[in-house]
Amino acid sequence: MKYWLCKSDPETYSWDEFVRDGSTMWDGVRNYEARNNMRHMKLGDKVLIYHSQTTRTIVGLSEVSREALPDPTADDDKWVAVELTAKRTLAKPLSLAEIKSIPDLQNIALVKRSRLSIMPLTKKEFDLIIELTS
DNA sequence: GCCAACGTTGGC
DNA sequence: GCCAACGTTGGC
Repeated sequence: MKYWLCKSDPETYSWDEFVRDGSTMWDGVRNYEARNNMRHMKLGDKVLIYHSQTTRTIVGLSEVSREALPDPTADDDKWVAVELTAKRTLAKPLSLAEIKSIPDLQNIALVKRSRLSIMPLTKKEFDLIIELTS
């Protein structure tokens, strides 16, 4: 099992909308590295959702419910989408400022590669985030 | 709102 | 194939 973190601008698609929808197609990704990460997502992988821009917090936990398929919003077949299913809202959202203050989380792409929208997490990082947000 | 980082495009 | 120009993202 692998672990991931996906960003969403809450003005475009918020965690609340995701919870209301239950499941959603994570589409519209037009970045090669993010796409390659999506291609590696397997059924049941855990995906943390981060709100970029205004709130800048990790807010929810979801799971991969459909593996990569051609992105229906793309006009060629090089882009992919996955389906994610919302699992639960984190009891204590974790802010970017807090993440930056935790030595064991300095290697995640959120800190150094702020423009990457879909990134892998190690099990250790994932477990720590779950612990800190419970 | 500004600006740094960085991915993409296009001229050569 | 290089690199300057440009556009976009996202933190602050």
